[in-house]
Amino acid sequence: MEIQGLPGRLLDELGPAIAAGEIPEGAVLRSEDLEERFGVSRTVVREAVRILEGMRMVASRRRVGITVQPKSGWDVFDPLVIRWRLAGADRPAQLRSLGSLRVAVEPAAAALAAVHASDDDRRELSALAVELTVSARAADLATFLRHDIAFHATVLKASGNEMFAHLGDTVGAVLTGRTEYHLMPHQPEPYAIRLHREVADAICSGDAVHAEQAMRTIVTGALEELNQQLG
Amino acid sequence: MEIQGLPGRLLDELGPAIAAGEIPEGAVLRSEDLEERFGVSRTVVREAVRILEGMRMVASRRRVGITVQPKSGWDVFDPLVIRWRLAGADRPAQLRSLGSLRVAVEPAAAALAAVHASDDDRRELSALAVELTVSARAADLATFLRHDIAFHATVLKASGNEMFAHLGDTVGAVLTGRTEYHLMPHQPEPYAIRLHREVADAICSGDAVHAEQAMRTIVTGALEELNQQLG
DNA sequence: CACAGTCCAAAAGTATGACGATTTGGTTTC
DNA sequence: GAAACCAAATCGTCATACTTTTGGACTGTG
Repeated sequence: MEIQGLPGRLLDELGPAIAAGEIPEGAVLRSEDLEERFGVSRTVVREAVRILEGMRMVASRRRVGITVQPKSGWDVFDPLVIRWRLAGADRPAQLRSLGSLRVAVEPAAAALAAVHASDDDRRELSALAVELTVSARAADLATFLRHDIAFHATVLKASGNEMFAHLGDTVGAVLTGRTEYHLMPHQPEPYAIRLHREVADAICSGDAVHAEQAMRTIVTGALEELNQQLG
Repeated sequence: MEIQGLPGRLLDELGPAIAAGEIPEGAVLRSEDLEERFGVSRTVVREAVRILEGMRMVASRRRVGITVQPKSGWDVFDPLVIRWRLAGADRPAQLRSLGSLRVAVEPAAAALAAVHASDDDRRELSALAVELTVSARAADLATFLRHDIAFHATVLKASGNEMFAHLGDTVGAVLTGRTEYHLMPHQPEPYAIRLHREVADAICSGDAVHAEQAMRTIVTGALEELNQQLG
């Protein structure tokens, strides 16, 4: 997942700093400064900058330097950008954006999954729904989170749409971020758990309408809760 | 939009070739070969490869080389990846994926736009709906396409959700690709045009339910038509 | 024959010096 | 005051040398 080597280390410094606004839009960096500041060679700086450029977070111009681009141009779907924004000052906005995206995508994915899921997918969903119930009842938030992430990722994958499938990690990041955010709220609501079972059952029995509906209830509920938390 | 310089040129060669499967999954490239083949220096090859690595299309390992990663890992939301796939053998699959994504996202965006759109957004939507009607009636497919793209991009932007907004270009690519694909079908259907006006009107009057519904009709219609075309 | 440990060479990773290209901003000139 | 010009700054590219990792061959042993 990570970019490796020295350029990766540079990215881990620059990316979050830019995402958090510590290095603000319009700021100009110079390669040579970066070389000194991080004690690496031009090669390394250039490659790291190239990657940031690929994410449209910076642009490099002769005689000018490396300028931080406006947020509106960033590749907001890039997993690294999402992670960096979730880690910094943009966290609330990022969670809101992702919440809306979930509301749009996950019900559709559930409906598709009811039609396209493989037998393995269906089995896994059933199993996860059960484990979800167990860990919720045991108030074991850590494993609950793990299963919750797996559940949603599996639905997205089972939809058969590669683009939906790729949102699995992103949704995972949201759930993790959310859990950290309201600092482990107590026990997951029994109603939400029941809805997850409903989704699993509906997908297993090929009931697209019901799967979509139940999933929509889950994600809109999550979004409302989020908006409440964030004020 | 483009990556510039020699690395950009390299990308324009390698990216499409990988996306089209000409360089298949698992294939191994060596930096030195690429240097010779394209007549560029190490620096340039490395930076281009770094960018591809950022898109998760290749992975570079010591003593092994640069290996093409399985498609399932690619950053399928990266605009360049989308463009490359649309240009090559993956075009049908890519259009289908994007079609489903549109069905999920655009109705939600329309609903949000009805609530959050600025006055400017609403004005622009009205204007675009009119121009859409005009160019459709004149059977001017080129300008129709332009306005259609602008219309959908504006709705996405007006939703106030940055992630939705960023799908504007992507949707534009779909519409362009679709138009090229069935080779300019004849005249756009009057019913679809009317739906666009309905979306605009609903957003202008703040009617989220109606906006969502009309938009859903548009995109599901487009998806069905697409599936019909692709068999 | 099977297995484990050792060693080597191949390839990417990093560093560095030199030069080229381009943009900017000031300076000169008319 | 405006236009043309020049010079400095900075990225872009190249060539080269050195470092690090690691896959696989080789070797020896049980």
